[in-house]
Amino acid sequence: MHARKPATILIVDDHPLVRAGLRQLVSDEPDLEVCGETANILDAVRMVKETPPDLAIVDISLSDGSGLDLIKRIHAVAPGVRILVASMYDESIYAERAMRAGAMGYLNKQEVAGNVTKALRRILEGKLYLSKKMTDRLVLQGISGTIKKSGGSLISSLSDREVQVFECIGLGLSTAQIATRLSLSIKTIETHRAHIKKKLNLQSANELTMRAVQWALEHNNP
Amino acid sequence: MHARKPATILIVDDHPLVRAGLRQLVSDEPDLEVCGETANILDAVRMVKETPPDLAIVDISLSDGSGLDLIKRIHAVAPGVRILVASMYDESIYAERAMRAGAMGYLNKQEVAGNVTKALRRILEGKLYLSKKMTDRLVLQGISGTIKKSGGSLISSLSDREVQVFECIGLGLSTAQIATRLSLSIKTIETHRAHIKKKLNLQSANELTMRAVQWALEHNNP
DNA sequence: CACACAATCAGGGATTCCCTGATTGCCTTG
DNA sequence: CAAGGCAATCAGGGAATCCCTGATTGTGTG
Repeated sequence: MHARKPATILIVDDHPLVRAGLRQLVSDEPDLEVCGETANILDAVRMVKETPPDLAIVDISLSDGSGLDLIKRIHAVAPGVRILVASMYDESIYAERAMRAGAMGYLNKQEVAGNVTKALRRILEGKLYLSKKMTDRLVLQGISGTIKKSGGSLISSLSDREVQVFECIGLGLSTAQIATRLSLSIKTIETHRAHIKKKLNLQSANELTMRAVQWALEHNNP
Repeated sequence: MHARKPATILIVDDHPLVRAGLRQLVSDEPDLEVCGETANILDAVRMVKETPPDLAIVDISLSDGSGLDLIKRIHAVAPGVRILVASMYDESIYAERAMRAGAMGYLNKQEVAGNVTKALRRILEGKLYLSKKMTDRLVLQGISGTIKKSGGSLISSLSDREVQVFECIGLGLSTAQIATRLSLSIKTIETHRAHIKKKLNLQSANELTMRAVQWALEHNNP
């Protein structure tokens, strides 16, 4: 129809091999073009400021700091730049925070073969890109509809007692130990655990422990 | 034209993007040739058996945690195949185990730009490839002869299998899930858990899970 | 005043934890 | 080479837990 210019894409990833792979995948598409790449968060912000790309692919686990910071800063200096987060880690850990920070998609590097271009095109069209599992998890909590409005996390949906139990789990305490510490029945703690699992969309006791430990580490690191 | 055929290289990595990057870097060199690539450990063993490459690049952190296992199996079915380990983790964790399992080099994906071909050529010449830091450390410990018990952290006192189980615990997997993933009996996983607890001086299953999650987080956020 | 929800607790089957074993095979040491 | 250590595999069995379906009592809220 018309000679459209290709969409410009900036790659931010501290793995040279991953950058090379992304570059090749993108440059294979005639309607997509890599306009720059870097492993450095400062360079990334500078490049976005000088010549804003249509989209930025950001590794959430940059070595020199938090990828989340970069997402927020890109979103601040150039709100028009759409952001796709790439991570080699399980999305359940970072996806929610990435979306809150302003990303429009989360891509797991493990399951990426043909999905990169798919994700890029969806986001360039203004849609979100998430795995089905993650979509279910986030949409159930109304994240996608109220990203701006709700500043809290899933944790904030827990009741006071549930947060208290959650913290104890994060400290490595057993159900019986928590019951003793809070002067409650083991059965009560079990019920609280079940409610927490439900609210956080967790599947098993191990997943609950994992999340609690992660959360505890984040909140005890000044 | 050329009197020599290019050296054949097999790529085993579960990150499609990393595979693409490696493939491009290798195919840029006229004396190197990618003869196959896979993310699957079973495929990898089969491919090595059918048409042994000159060298195999193996990701030590395959999704099911079987990177070390793969090295051992390649070394068993085709001792002539030289192995270069690629990892996104700090080499101090895995390098020693990898070398003992039969690898001839250890490459950190973070600092990889021009080093890939350098490492490949060194190994194809029959030499070892390690970073200077790692070379010093391994030589000091006497890797060539008999490796004594390393006086490092408690983690390093774990056996290969125990580290594998420890990683799975850190991912939030249940005992049964780990047994399935590693194709072992639940009872075996329970024994490994008990040994890990003993070696790390842990008191309960919760403490074990907590430590494993912490360790996993530390080593997944380099 | 209903109605939702937090907070407390129970019963019971499935699962895991944790102890004491065992076997096989490899490596080192005397 | 024989003996011992250790890694890796698995079992039995009782205690503890997980996880499901319930229940009761308050406390707000429309």
